[in-house]
Amino acid sequence: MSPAISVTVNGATHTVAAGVSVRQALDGAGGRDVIAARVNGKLVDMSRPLEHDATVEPIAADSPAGIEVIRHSTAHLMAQAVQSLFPGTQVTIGPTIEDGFFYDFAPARPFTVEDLPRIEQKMRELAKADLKVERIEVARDEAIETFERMGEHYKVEILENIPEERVSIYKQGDWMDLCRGPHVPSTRYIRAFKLTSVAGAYWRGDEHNAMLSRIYGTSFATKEALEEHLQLIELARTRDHRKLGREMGLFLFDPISPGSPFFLPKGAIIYGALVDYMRRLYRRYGFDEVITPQVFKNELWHTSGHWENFRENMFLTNDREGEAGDEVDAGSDGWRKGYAFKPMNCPGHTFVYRAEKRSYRDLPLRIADFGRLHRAERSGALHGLTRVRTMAQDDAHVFCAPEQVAEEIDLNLRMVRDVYTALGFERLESRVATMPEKHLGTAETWRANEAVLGAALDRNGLPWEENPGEGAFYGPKIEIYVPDALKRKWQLATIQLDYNMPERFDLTYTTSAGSEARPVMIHRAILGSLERFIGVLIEHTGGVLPMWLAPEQVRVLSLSEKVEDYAAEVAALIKAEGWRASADLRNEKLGFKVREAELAKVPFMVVVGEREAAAREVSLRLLRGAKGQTLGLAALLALLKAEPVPA
RNA sequence: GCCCAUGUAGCUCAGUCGGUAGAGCACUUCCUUGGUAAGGAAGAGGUCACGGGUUCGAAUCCCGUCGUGGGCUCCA
Repeated sequence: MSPAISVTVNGATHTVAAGVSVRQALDGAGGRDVIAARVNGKLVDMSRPLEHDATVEPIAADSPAGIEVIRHSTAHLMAQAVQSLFPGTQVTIGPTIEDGFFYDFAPARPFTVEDLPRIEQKMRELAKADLKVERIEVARDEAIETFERMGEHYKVEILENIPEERVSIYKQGDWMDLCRGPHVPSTRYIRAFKLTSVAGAYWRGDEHNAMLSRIYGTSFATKEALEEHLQLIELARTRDHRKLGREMGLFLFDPISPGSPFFLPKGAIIYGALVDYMRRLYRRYGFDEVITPQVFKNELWHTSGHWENFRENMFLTNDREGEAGDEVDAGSDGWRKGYAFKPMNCPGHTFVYRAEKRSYRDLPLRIADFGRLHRAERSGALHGLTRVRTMAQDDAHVFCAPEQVAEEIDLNLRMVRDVYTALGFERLESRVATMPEKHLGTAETWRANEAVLGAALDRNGLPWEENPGEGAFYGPKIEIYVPDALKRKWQLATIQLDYNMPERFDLTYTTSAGSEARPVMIHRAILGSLERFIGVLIEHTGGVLPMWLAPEQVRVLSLSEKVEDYAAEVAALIKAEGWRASADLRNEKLGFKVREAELAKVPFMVVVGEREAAAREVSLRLLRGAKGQTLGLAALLALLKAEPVPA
């Protein structure tokens, strides 16, 4: 006779015998689609026996926690299918991720997309077989022996790094995997899944390790939810900035300079409008813009630490094969060698600082620069405008006294707020990136500075997480992230604290007491890189940009050749008021011209026919909005003028 | 850089078993003067990414290079 324990389910407490399973304890509470439970706050399987008093919460298949469990179980199901179809394949890890799961395998040959339908088919069979999913607890040593015998060397390596003495193994049919769980009670609960892609991935994410074969997939509680998700992805594809950029004639890429956008006239307008906007903010916030060189002698990069820490990302000038380009002598062309394109503006800005003997009265000194940067990004990293080899940031460096740091960070966080609110980004995520492996300075200084950045985010009411080891080599960073159409998150704004660069360039200022002191450098960008920002902005807006950023703000559409003169006159009038306007006088039907203007995402379409010409009026059509409103020319100009522009 | 996929007209894509290229849109010209997302006709446009190889013959098969896409890694 087992001792009795009390179990609380949905607020009601019952007494049951110790050792009853979670399923029995729940006794049907929460409906038929319960796949796991939370016992005293911990997720467990339905079959787990209860030994002590507990509060048991049912987890429904379609709850967030339930979907996680299903995805994890789907990853297992996939691994089972893969190992049955491709004997000799080793399993490694298979976690859930946002929107799905993946599993990394060590197969005899890498998987290709052609393998996916077969694997999916096998998975459906296994799901239909309704295999019971069993949890078995074993001693770690025993588990190591078992997986060793099975030839699962990666699992053995994982086990060897697990501190616990006892581990859990999940079994379904004749297949098993080391796993913390929990899982669905049986494979039949896995009913709406799809394998989406294959990819290479390094074991433990380290490129020195073996390349594994990763299969991505997703899984939902119901077929409807899966369908909805797949449709959302399709929709997101239509907002891809690379597609829209081509359709809207904003920019192009050419193999002649990989990863380097050509901004076409329309794209350059967006670019310029953003720069103009930042310049207005600079005047308000007390930044001074400078223009600095593009290439510098390597000496600069040695002093700054870039040579040691960033050289692999730099374009070096060197016309001789196989040389590092570090020597500034050698031959008649020697003067040309030993330079590098700047990947950052900061070292150059120390020379602006040093232009004068500085005193505390000069601080904070805020130096802004839209200079073009070049970074030798690895070929596989390139991605449209969001990952490029040449870019300009709305970059600035604040040189300040140590006691001014908090105030200056606050000022820049306020700018971040201003800009992102003005541009309609409401959901920002913040992180503090901490000391990387390659770094300058001591760990103590790093920790102190990381704390300063965290405190600043707290002060400004921005929730944040730590991003371990991701700081710049010279100091920790505040990173602001914004998601793109496919929910990939891109780092845009950044605020970085740097005590190293001033040291290395021996920057000083005279204090009020007359002594010499070392200034602190704050590196920061609000938009980040203009290129990436424009990419994310296009996806965020689906190409429908606010009036002040629209490359073409107004297009006058003539109905027929009879009103050509009037249409041209209206367009000229609008242009004279300073708007970016054009007239479509082509010999085409109105419907055709409207369609083209819609595709070009022109916010204001001004239609003129014989009726309008006679009355000296226009018929207005707004992008994706109202149409057919007739108004006089003065009223039209007033309406345009009322369009919002950020301060 | 690594894994997988991929590269045919400006764009989106067909092209069977290897027999030296096709469509739609865009472009040019003509007809049409049309009222809010595609009017009609004709024409022009391609060293099938590049370099090798196999073959009587390669857009097609093989190898390499470059680019692109999805990931890994890296980062604004």
